[in-house]
Amino acid sequence: MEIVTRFAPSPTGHLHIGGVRTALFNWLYAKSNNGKFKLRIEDTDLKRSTEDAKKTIINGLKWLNLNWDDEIVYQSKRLSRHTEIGIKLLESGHAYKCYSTPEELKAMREEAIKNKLPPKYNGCWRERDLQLAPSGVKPVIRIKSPIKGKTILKDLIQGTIEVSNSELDDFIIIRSDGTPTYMLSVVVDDYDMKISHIIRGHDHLTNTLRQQHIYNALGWNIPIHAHIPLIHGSDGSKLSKRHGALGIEAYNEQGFLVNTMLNYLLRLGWSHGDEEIISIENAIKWFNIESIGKSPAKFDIERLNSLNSHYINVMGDSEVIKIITDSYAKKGEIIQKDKLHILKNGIKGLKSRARTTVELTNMSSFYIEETPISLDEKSKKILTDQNCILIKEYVTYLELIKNWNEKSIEENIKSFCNDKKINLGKLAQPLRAALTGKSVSPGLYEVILALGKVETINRINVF
RNA sequence: GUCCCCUUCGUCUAUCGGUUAGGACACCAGGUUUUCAUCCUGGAAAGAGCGGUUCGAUUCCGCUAGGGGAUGCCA
Repeated sequence: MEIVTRFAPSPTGHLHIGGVRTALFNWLYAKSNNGKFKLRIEDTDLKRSTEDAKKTIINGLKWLNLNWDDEIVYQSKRLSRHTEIGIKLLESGHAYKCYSTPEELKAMREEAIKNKLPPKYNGCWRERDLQLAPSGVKPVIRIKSPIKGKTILKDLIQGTIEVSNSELDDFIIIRSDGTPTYMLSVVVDDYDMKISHIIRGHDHLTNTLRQQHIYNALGWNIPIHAHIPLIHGSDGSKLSKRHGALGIEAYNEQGFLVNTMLNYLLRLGWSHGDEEIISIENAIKWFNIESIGKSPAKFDIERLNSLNSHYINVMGDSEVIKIITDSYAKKGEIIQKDKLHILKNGIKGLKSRARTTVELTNMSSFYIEETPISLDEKSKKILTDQNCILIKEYVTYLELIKNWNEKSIEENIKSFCNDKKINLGKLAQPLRAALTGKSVSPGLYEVILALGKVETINRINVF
C-alpha cells in the first residue's frame, strides 16, 4: 500500500503551531515511508475563509520546507462531487431527508441534557413518511447511523476506542441550502485523494467515529487514523496568543530558524530516547507513530529559545553573515565591503550570544556602523572625560602591536594596565564603550581584533 | 449534563514488571571570562490519590480526583 498523508487546514486565520506540528507529523510519516504528503485547503466555509489565510498557510509550509506532493486541493472546488455522493447516499437509503428546524433541534438537545442523556438529534424523520413534510421547510440530509451496537475506532495512537452508537446521532451531510457539510466533504476528499493515513488533532476523534459510518455506507475502506494529542498553553488550557503562541509567520519574523521550529515541534509529543537535537534527516529516519505520546504537551517558549541559540551557534559563519546582510538589505541598506570584512572577523562572538536572528542583527550593528558610532546611555556614562583620556593614552600602546592576533592584543592591554597600575576592568569597560557603543559586547580582544588596528584607533580618537 | 481521552522533576520527555527513576530546557551554586553570553563542573527537582493483580509495580487492572477534548445546517 502506498502511504499517502495529508494536511487539511481551514484558512480561517493564522497557521498555528499546533497545525504546523500536525503538518510536520504527516510530512515525516510520508517521507519516512516513501509516501506522499498532500495539502488540501478546506475552504468550504466561505464566510470565514480568506485569501490571506490561504497565503499564510502556504507560505508557512514553504518556509519550513514542508513541501507537498501534487497540486493543492481546494475543497471549495469539489463541492459538486461531495453533493453527488450525498445524493447517492440518499438514493441508496443510507441517508434521509430531515425537516426538523434549528429551533426544534435546540429543544431536543436541551431536553436531553435535562434528562441526563446525550444531546443529539432524535432521528424523528428517519422513518417518517415524507408526505408529512411541512411545506416551506427545506430539508437537510442526514446519514443513517446504526442505532444498536457500538462504533469502534482502531487508532494508531489512542488504541481502540469504543463508543456506544446510542451516543452518536444521525448527523447532517447536506445542508438545507444543498451544500455538503465538512463531515461529508472530508470523507469524499480523503477517499478521492487516496489518503492512506489520517494524522490529525485529537479534537477530531469523535468526528472520525461518526465519519466511519459514511465510509461504511459507501463501502469504502476506512483510512488508518492517528489522533495526536493537542498542544496546550502553559496553564494547561487551550493554546492561545496569551501563552505566547503566535501564527507561524511570527516566529519567522522574530528570528527563529526553520531547524529550530521543526526540532521543537517534533520533540513536543514525540521522542527518540534521549535525543534532543534532531536533524531533519534523522527525523525522517527515526519518525514513527508509536513514539508519539498520548498526553497533551504544553508550549514552552524557553525551550524554543534555547534550541534557537543552539542552531544559530552551529550554523556556518557565511550562513549567519548572509542572514545579517539580508536583513540589512530588507531595510534597503547595503553593508560596505570593509564593514563586511569586520563582521566576518567578529562573527564568532556574535553567534554565541544571539538567541534569535533578530538579536543577531541588532547585536552586529556596531561592526557595521560608520565611525563615529552611536552610543547607548550606559556607554555614554562610562565615557567620562577621565576615561577618554585613559583610552587615548592606551592608543600609544596599541600602535606598538606587531602581530595582530587576539593573544598579542590581550598581552598589550595587560601590559598597559600593569604599567599604569590599574585593573583590567578600568580600561576594558571604557574601551568597550568607545568601540561598540555598548556596555555589553563580545569579548573585547575579539572586538579589537575584528575591527582592526586602524578602525580601533579611529573609534578611540573620536573622544 | 453525556461521551471520549490524558496524568513521571516547573516544562518537554526516557523507562516497554526488578533502575540509586535517566536526559534536555529552565532554576540554583561554583569555575572560565574585563562585561554579557557561550562553555565546563556540581546541585535541587517527579511517578495525582486509593485499592487490587504479582515474589515484586511508575509500568497491568479498577475506582476517585484533577485536566483536556467532543457534543453545530463551523471546519
